Amino acid sequence: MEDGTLKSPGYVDSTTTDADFDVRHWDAREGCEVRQILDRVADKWSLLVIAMLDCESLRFSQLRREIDGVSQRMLSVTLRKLERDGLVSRTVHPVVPPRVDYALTPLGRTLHETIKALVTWTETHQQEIAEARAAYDARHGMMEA
Amino acid sequence: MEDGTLKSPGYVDSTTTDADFDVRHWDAREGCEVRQILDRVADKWSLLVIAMLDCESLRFSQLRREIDGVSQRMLSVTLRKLERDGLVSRTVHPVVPPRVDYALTPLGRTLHETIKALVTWTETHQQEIAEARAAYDARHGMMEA
DNA sequence: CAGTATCCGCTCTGATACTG
DNA sequence: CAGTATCAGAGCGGATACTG
Repeated sequence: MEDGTLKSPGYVDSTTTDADFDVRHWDAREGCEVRQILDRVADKWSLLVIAMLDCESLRFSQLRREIDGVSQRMLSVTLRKLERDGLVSRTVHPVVPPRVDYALTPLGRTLHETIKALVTWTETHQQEIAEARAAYDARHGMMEA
Repeated sequence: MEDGTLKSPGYVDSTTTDADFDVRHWDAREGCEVRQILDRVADKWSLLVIAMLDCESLRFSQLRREIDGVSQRMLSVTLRKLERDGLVSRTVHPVVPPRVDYALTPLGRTLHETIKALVTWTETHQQEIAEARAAYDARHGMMEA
């Protein structure tokens, strides 16, 4: 079930330019890691976890309580993926009642900045989107039914 | 099958502050439109379509050819969602061989800027992530199997 | 050309149960 | 407390066929 990420470890393509931003460099091609990482990073729970971990490190149950919409399984799975990607660190405290702390790594912290921008965009434009949807539904929804 | 977006058209919450960026304002709560919009916007095909439409307006078949990994169905579905959200405009030319052009709306154009940032982050850090994964797999993968 | 409708498999996800 | 294992249901996404 490995997604084959180890198949091309150091693949960079050399065409990575942030100036012209050619779309074709990150399309759906199989070898494109960017798309795959994007999926990981844009994941529903990943976004929430990274956001929660912004300022403080949290325990498993704290995260679960805070996010609350998440199931134990999904939180666990998400956390492991994030840990594997080097975005979140996992610290086990060898105490009687097991205690595990999760925190953002420096890399994870840089991602948070970017995610913030996306969320801010959404917050800023949610009103416009809601209106667009209402308008669309008014135009199309009525002729049928 | 409606996701009930019309239930709270003008909901803004008044706590929307981009300064402190309180995570709890966009968590998984049902009433939170931000999460839902985020899912739409972070969608695999949406990202590609918006990227393709950056500089020019394209026809359905052109989009399909360019993205190419996409099926006709998914492109159609994605386009309709994007149109409903007011991110993409659809122009039908009443000619003998039907011709439809898709383009980014002004709103869609602002989103592209943000998406670009996310993609740039991914491109910039894909190497680090690949290394983190390799390290993780080396640590965990070996003890079993 | 530009879609829509249908079938269907596969993944994602939640609920439940069990372990260290 | 902090997970993992298993199972079943929902939904996504693809292939195919049909329409305006």
